[in-house]
Amino acid sequence: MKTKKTNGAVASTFNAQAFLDTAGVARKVVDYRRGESIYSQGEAAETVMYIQKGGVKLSVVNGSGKEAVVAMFGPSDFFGEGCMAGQTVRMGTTSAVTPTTLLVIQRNELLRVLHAQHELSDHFIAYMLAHNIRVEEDLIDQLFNSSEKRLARTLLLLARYGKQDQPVRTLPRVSQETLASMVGTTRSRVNFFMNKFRKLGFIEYNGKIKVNKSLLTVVLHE
Amino acid sequence: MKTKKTNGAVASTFNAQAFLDTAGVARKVVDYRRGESIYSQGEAAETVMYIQKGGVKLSVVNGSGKEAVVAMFGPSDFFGEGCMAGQTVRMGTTSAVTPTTLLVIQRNELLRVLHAQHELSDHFIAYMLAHNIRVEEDLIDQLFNSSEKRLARTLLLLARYGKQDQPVRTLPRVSQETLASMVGTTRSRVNFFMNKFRKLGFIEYNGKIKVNKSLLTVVLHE
DNA sequence: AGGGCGCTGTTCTGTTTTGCACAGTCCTGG
DNA sequence: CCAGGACTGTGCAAAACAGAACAGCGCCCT
Repeated sequence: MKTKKTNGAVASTFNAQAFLDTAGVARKVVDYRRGESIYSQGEAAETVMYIQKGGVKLSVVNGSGKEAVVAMFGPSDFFGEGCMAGQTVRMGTTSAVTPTTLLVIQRNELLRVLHAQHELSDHFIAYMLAHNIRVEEDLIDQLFNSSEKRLARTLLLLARYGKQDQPVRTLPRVSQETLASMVGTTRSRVNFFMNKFRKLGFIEYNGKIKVNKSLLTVVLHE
Repeated sequence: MKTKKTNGAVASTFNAQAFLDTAGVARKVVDYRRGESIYSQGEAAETVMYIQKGGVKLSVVNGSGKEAVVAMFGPSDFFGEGCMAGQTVRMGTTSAVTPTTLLVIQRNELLRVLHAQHELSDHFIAYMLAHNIRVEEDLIDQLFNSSEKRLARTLLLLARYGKQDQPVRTLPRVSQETLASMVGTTRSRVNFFMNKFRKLGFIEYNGKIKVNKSLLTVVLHE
């Protein structure tokens, strides 16, 4: 992990970052390699992270050692914000899924700036609300749908991480094991449905995954 | 539904309300009877609700008519805040589970006040973060646990709505059907486990439900 | 080249869950 | 008082699922 104190080294493309710059917030820019851990379940929680570029996965491990991927984050997402609501330790583990650059902001700093900077405050609130909605959708998905539909939905969501607005998108490399822990099922189930989707032409799949959005969407509606 | 324009008619016990009062926010106080609908899935979304007293359940209905209870809210909770994040229609249906008094705040009003009133802003952010955490826990619960454990957890959470800090708490009246849609399973499943819990002495149950917290907690840890 | 390693494809077994059906109970309103 | 409605207790067949096992395959490493 490479770390550098920053004071303007970063050319801003995202709003939040511009605000953080102008407000003179004490913060660090940190780079992570693919697969590198950012923080771990149980560690002290004192910072909030903002993604400049890359991708991050948030996972939780239960008593029996099973892992669940609770969320994936991309550029201009915040994460680790639980410490702003009184959580003193990390509730999950985060790691980079691609090379990733983060802004690391001290909890207290962020609290201070949220008062001083209405625009950042708005941005932050808007982000939290949107994230909320997203998690609620995930919950509803779990409550309603079978693992087949949940896998289809997960693939479609992952496709957003891909490149352009083409009907067929290529996904970042994900193992069936990881997919299983995102969907909340077992690998054999994921394998079964992946092959089914392939046979039906909903995805191409030889290692890299390509998704035909319009076809796969059909699965969601029975 | 009884509605009255208010300007100080309400003696404040909750922080947020005091702030809303002092800030002179345009808002209404509205009372609902048990079971009464507050808003419905698909309606225009322009207001945020703040609960003075009572209890509210948020549910979603999918294409096939199945219902899922996504959240329950109590005094000093906000809900309907999706409209602050650009949602123009309600994503679910809310209704009162007990006689309930709400503060109804226009989206634009709240936006304005969040700038003017740091304390309300803090309160709102803190609430959203806490709610976020709660929904994330629900999601994790779904990803990890069997319906038996989820039912146990749901009963324990409902017990918070009850009276004191006694080890045995009485729950507000809930049908097995409702429990099923909170847990994300079928009524026959709920019935099965309720009887099992009763046989094991984890709950008393003749119509009203009483929960023995310490015993039921055991279920969560295998 | 050969061995380990991580991943996939596939199969099997036992369990969990659904979906449905029907009878019994309790309450409520006419 | 009775009928209807809402809820519970129960049983059962079919579907979905977990969990483990094992073979094959590509890749990297030394």
